[in-house]
Amino acid sequence: MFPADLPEPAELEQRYPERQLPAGALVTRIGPSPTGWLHIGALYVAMINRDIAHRTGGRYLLRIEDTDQARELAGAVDQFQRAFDYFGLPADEFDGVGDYGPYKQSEREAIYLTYARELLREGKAYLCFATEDELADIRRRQDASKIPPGYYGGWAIWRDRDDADVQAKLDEGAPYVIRFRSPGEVNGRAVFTDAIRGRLEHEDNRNDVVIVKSSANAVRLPTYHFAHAVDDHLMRVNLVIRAEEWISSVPTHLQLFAALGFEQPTYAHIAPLMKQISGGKRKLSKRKDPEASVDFYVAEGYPAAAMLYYLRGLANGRLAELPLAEALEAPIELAEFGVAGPLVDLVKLDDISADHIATLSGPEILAAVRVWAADHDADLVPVIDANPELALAALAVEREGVENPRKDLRKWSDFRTAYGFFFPELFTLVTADDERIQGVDPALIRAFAADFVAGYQHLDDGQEWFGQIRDLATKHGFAPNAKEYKKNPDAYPGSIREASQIIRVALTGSTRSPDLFAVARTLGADEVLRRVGAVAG
RNA sequence: AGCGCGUUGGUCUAACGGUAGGGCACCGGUCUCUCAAAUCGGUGGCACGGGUUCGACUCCCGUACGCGCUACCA
Repeated sequence: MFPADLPEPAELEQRYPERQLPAGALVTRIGPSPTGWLHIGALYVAMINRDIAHRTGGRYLLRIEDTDQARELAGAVDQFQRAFDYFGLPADEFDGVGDYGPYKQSEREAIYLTYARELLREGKAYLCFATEDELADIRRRQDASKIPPGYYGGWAIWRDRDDADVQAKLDEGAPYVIRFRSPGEVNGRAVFTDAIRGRLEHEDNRNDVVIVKSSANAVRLPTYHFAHAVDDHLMRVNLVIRAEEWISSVPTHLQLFAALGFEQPTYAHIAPLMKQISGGKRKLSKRKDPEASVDFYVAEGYPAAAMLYYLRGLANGRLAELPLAEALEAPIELAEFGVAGPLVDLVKLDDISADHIATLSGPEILAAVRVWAADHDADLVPVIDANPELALAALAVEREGVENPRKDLRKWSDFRTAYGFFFPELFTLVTADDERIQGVDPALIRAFAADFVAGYQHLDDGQEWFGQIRDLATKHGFAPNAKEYKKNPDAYPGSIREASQIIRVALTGSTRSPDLFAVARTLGADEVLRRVGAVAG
């Protein structure tokens, strides 16, 4: 039933001794399951765990909880690594690094079996040969008579079987699971303390939960509950921060820790991240919501600092009131957690992110965009690489030397739409009948543009430069300002506003753009003439 | 169904049992060649019902609603 060379618990206790850490040091962990891409909630919990461990002089571990081999997704572990790297949240110990490994549950089979065998020896666990059909039948009968469901008491058909029955099944090679013999009573209550919520009371666990999955599997793996007890004890984790959906299983965990003779960790259950839906909110779903995946934020190009700042603000409201740099340094306090699940608000994230990017210099932004584009917009890379000076000049427009820099970049993927027009390779010339120049007769547009080209002076004073448009507008009959035009709309083809739009669309291909003079200076005289010339026809 | 967790404007959050305040969003003004920004102002909230109290967002009970757990998923 067990390998001959299985270690004894005492040997494991020796191999994974208590950590030598300063008093009050907290050892925490994140245990993502590679059954899907990393969830934004996992990133949130990872950040919290890491922050608290490091602030107290403890350790933060990354443990891959791959005990559900049927649902495992290839490549998920690598994606975890990339995601944690992107957000600057590396673990102190993880697969291959650290004295308390392996940090992959699928490689800890012997460790789990050691403790399972021990519980078996002590009569605190037993072999269960119940088939799927039998379990379904038990469930059906319980449902029918409105009895609380579960494998317990008289329903636990293998709980108190004769050794002979067990041996017979073993002899015929029937697969079995190992179940915990729960000491819980039917109407028992469990009371425990949560570091965030205080005293919690819950129906006690009475189920003889499975602790080791079917012997028919190639690798004998534990269920979450058993792995949690064994791993967190052996890895000397003393603070378990996890999502609140685990509150219901704390009684089970407490029983397991007690049966194994382990000291129980402190629990802190945090509220899950939610998503707004019409008429309410629900937990972010990995399958339905793209923004549930960390990949979404990486692909969109949200700066890591902005994400972390946003997430910290959700964890502790106080941190949302602090400036970014300060909030990133300030400690996250368990006592300050809200208990209701906050909504992930992409609009708020955008705002934070735009504010943050506005504090960056052009070269910093360009470097980040370049890194982002390499993975997510390959066509943009050669364009940037061919014109680094132009890229920097474009980013400098209304950003450098001004009091309030433009906030037109919320994420790196915005660069193409906001600044792409500066690059001739990404710009499509505009013609006079373009729908973006609305309300003005194409013939007039052509004449206006032609005049502009004919007399263009690449002046370096903003007022003087714009004076060219002003003069031309007057010459072609445009009203000097919007007010005049509004007063007497039939007398003019438009106002200075409409006239400016001709040049704006010609130069930028958009009705909205940064300051025209700055754009023109950045583009250079030749390019300005080429673009306006195209409108002239 | 049972058990648990929760509920302050649209959203994130403050407020010894004593005038419900701020951020984002939204709306409007200013600025202006457009947009963004900036700045000024505005709309909007204690889920409901009882109880305790001189006084309840706050404490207690109930109801409703939301979320979760009741797996050889985590």
